[in-house]
Order: sequence, then structure tokens, then C-alpha cells
Amino acid sequence: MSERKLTRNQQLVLDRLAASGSALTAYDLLDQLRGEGLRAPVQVYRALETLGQRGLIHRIESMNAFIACCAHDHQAAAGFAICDDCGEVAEFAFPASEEGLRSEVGKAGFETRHMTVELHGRCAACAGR
Amino acid sequence: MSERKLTRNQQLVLDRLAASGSALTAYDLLDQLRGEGLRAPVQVYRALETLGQRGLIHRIESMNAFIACCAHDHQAAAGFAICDDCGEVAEFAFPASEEGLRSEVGKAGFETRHMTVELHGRCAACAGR
DNA sequence: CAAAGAAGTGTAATGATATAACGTATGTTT
DNA sequence: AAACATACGTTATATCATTACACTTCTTTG
Repeated sequence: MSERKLTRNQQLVLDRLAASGSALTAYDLLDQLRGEGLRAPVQVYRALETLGQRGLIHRIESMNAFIACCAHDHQAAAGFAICDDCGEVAEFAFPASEEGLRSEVGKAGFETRHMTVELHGRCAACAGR
Repeated sequence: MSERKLTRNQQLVLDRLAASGSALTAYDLLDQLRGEGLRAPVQVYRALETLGQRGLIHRIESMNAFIACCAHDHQAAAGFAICDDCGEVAEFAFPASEEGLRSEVGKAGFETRHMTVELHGRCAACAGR
């Protein structure tokens, strides 16, 4: 079933992502996990694929990078606020806007299967400086 | 100023994008413009960069591809409905949701500079089949 | 428990996307 | 015409992602 235990490689990748507040690229992950025995990009990409299917991570399209999922309800669409100054990525939910977007394109008969919502800008900490 | 006439390369890339209803990658564009004398990726990327700065095209992050802008007000954020079956990309505006998203992250002090909103799914024509 | 099947592994090679560095040309401003 | 900004073409390289292959490890089930 979908309830297989995570394998060593999958757990390593997930732990590394969870330990980082920012998004990491596959090659970032590879570099940081060489000490654990990982050697090739495909090992990381395979772990990322499984983790993604299980809803444990998200891909940040505008950065070609990945981040651990911190949502409680991962049926809902996830949005991301990305600070271009410090790299921090905050996940957020947007139920009202999600419905708004879905119905906006629904008017034209479009059936939404997945939403990518990524806001770039400056986080509170960086704006304060 | 910002009102320079488009150069030959820029015009070629823009025309090619405008003629296509879908998003094209930089390498798609390069292949389609070899007959016009383009030879290297960087020539396409340079044109794309200028066109993007002038608001004449958009980058579709989730496809690593580009599309001509068909918006009248390109101050407003643009959203895209992407049909994963036929590849059609429709640009749309979403003023209400845009404000909703902006204020959602604004609660945490985030200043939004740019939004990526890309909806994947199935267009009306493909759903009808 | 043994066989069968599904999922995962490591290695190597390659494909796809994007940028850097260089010297030259062209167009605009003064 | 000199000075400046922008764009050009060429070459090389960086970055992101997948394919193919042979082998291993789990899980199910007969």
C-alpha cells in the first residue's frame, strides 16, 4: 500500500529538507548527503519523487528546489512566500483565494488538478533591516 | 529609455511566441528560428530577458517555458491555466484572489513583489472528449 | 516458507535548461 | 566625433533532470 516505511535514502532526504528552513535543490541535497553515502543525482531525484507522491515535500517551481511540507491538510493547495533576500520560504494556505482561482478558470470549463502559487518578495525580517 | 525599438532577434522571438498558442521553451524557439539565422541558446535567452523586462512575455515556471503576454493591464498579476493534455495555456486575471493572496502573506509582514500562479488541469475542449 | 511481484538500489551515461566570458558591432546622446 | 549603453555572435561551461541496466530488498500470497 501507500503505507510503506520510508527507505534510508528517502528518510535522509526528508530529514535534510526538514532541518532546512529554506528550499534546497536536488544537487544541494546531494552535496549535503555525500557523507551519508549518496553519490549520484538520480538517487536524490528518486527519493524526491516518492516523497512528493506521499505529500511529504513540495517542489518550488520558480526555484527548481524542494521543501518539506509542513501542512496539516495536504488536500488543500499550498502556497509559498519566498524571500528573495534571505531565501526563507513560508508555506501558507489560502482556502478563499483557492476557490476564487478555481472558479475563475472554471468559468471557461477548465478543471483544475493542481495549483502552483509562489509569491516572491521580502520577508518581515529582511524588510525590517 | 524603455521605449527602444525591438531588435531583430527580439522581434523574431516575440513573433514566434505570439504565433503559438502554447508555451515554448527557449530551445523550442531556437530550433524554430534557426532558419532566421539564430544559432545559440544565449541569443534566445537574451531576447527573452529583454521581452520579459518590458512585460511582453511571461515565463511559465512549471514548464520552463515562455508565452506571449496578452494582457491589457500588465501591472496586474497574470495567472495561467495550463492544459496538461493538449498544452494550451490561457492567461487570466484574478484581481480579487490577487488581493486575497497578497493580504494573506501580508499578515506575516511579507511584501509581495511578484506572483507565480499556474493552474494545471484539463481544458474544456479536452474534457469534452 | 518459498515463489512471485513490486519497489528500491547503485553506476554510468546522457539529455534539457541556463549562464559566463570574450571581443565586436550598432545605435543614441552629447 | 567621442562617449555611452545596448546588443551581437561565438565558445565554453554550469545547472537541473532523466534513461538504461543489472542487481537487491521488501511484501504479499499461495
